[in-house]
Amino acid sequence: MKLSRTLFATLREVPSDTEVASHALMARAGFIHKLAAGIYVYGPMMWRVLRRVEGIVRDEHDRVDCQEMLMPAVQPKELWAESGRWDRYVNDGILFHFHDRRGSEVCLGPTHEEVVTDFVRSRVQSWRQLPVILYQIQTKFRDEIRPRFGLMRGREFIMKDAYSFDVSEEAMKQSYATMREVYRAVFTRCGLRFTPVQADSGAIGGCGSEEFMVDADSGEDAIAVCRVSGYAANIEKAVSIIPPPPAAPASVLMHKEATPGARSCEDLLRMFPDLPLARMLKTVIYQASWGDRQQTVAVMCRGDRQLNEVKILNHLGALKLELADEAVVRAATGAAVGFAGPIGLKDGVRLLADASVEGVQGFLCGGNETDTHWLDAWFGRDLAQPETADFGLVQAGDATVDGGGAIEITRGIEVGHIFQLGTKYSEAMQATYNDEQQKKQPIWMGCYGIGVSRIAAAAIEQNHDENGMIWPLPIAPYAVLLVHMKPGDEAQDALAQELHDALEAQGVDVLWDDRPKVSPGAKFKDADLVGVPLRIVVGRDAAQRGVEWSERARPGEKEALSAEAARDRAVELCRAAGRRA
RNA sequence: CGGGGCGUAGCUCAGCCUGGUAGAGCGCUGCGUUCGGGUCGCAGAGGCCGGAGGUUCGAAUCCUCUCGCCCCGACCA
Repeated sequence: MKLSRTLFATLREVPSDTEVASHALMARAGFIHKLAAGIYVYGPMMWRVLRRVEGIVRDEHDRVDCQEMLMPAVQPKELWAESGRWDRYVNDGILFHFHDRRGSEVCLGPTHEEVVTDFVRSRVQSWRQLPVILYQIQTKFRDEIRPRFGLMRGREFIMKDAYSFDVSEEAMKQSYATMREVYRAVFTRCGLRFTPVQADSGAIGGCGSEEFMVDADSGEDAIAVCRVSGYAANIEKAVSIIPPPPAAPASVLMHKEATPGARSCEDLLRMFPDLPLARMLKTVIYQASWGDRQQTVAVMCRGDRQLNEVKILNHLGALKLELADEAVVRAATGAAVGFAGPIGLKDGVRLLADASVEGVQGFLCGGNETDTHWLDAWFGRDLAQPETADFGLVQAGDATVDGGGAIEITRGIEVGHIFQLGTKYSEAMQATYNDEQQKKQPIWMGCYGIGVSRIAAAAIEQNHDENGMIWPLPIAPYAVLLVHMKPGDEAQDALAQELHDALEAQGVDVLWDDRPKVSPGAKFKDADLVGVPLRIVVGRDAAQRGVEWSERARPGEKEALSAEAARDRAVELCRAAGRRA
């Protein structure tokens, strides 16, 4: 493709609404165009990348006999009522939904468990038809609370979603294991460095799930990893062995202390410098909701630890958990925010405790009275230990539960998530099969998602420098950038044309910078920005059939080659990378 | 949803406080020049200053409302 025939325009300056490298570079290079918050036009270059990613995804799925299909984006509410998810998604506010002309409510699909389950139940009757794995690559719609970072978290994005259907739990696990390998292969082929982690299942539900995290400091997710044991989990899910509680002090009667203005552990530490943080028990007030029902929940936690709201949410089986606002805190404690404690909470407030409080005695806690805390409180003496479970957030340095090693917290971009759904959807929606005994059984399901457009963004996050993107060859928009230094020069024109044709003939896609009257510096700057991995410069040695070879990933390493040698090298590298025309 | 910030040329921004009818750089067009890391010169095109209302002789500038975009998400701990 001749560059002069594309709508190629680059920006020298970083657009003001970009925050992360991938967004800034895609915008500067003209790959994307924003229409609205979290909604983008994928320009021709971007689309080539996305198609490459899709190609790899298809290839790896088809290899294990998954079957591609396409489901509608518009979905009727009735289907979602069957699974019981309509309320949750509407509640979370992420569902795009509206009424059609007849007044029926519909939504734009944020995911397709319901539709695929409906499809499968309409044709599966016998155990003989299973297992089967279906997938599609399609635009998904989620009215994210806060779209950001360009393609990283959009409201409309391209996703590959796959669904497996099996006769038993064991068979489901088999499919799940197969898909895990498919995912590893996909991300590896896309040139990404990633970490599979244990994960929370969230709104999708089911029993087990793992996420595939692309290692990047700009990632939105925190993950707990251990280099020694190999443990890796999303921080929402991670568990650890925390430092033990401090020894109990001499038993003293519990007493109230005035603590004016001391709303945080830090404030209290200043007032009681001898009291270790681990003997201050904080009590956080939350408002939990189950859709129609609401309850105020107080959760205790050791002063040197933090709470994990996902664990609390899961324990409660609630739809939503929010920190209580000031009015709710006052209603629950009778005090200003900052003085909540376990003793004397108003009726109807459910009290929970994180496992970190276990064994802590002689502690400080809020007095449920403004500017007041209790000191030297003892469980068993002054109050009963409340319902206790693991609600804690793991911290760097914690020991892993699987033995050896300490936990480290790193960041990642979630590009894939795989779930064992079990029979959650099949039971709710009566997706069954007849077994050998003619008995109806629920189908065991799994679901598997890959953020196709997010892969592209993640690839840039991982592969860029101060001058631009550095595409991994398998997903690059073009394999070769042919930099034609001086169009109009007879020798250069002839050689560039010849090289372009020869490469294309061998199945190597070439972007040919044939722009006349663009200075060499500008051509090189644009070349770096766009990040096409292989570069062949046709310039002053064209008459001798000499070109300059370089690779975007190795700036500064330039090599003088014959046109034939450069062509052969490009062909060979593309073959090695599994890149086909 | 709550809090904060910003909407002026395709992009990055100045002008706004102290109203007098719009500027720069980049980009774009033309001519010339240059030709291996954003050449240089000359000449141009391009904006109802997000929208609506109000105040005023006069509004990009002041006031109200509205829409859009960006950032943060309660430190309670």
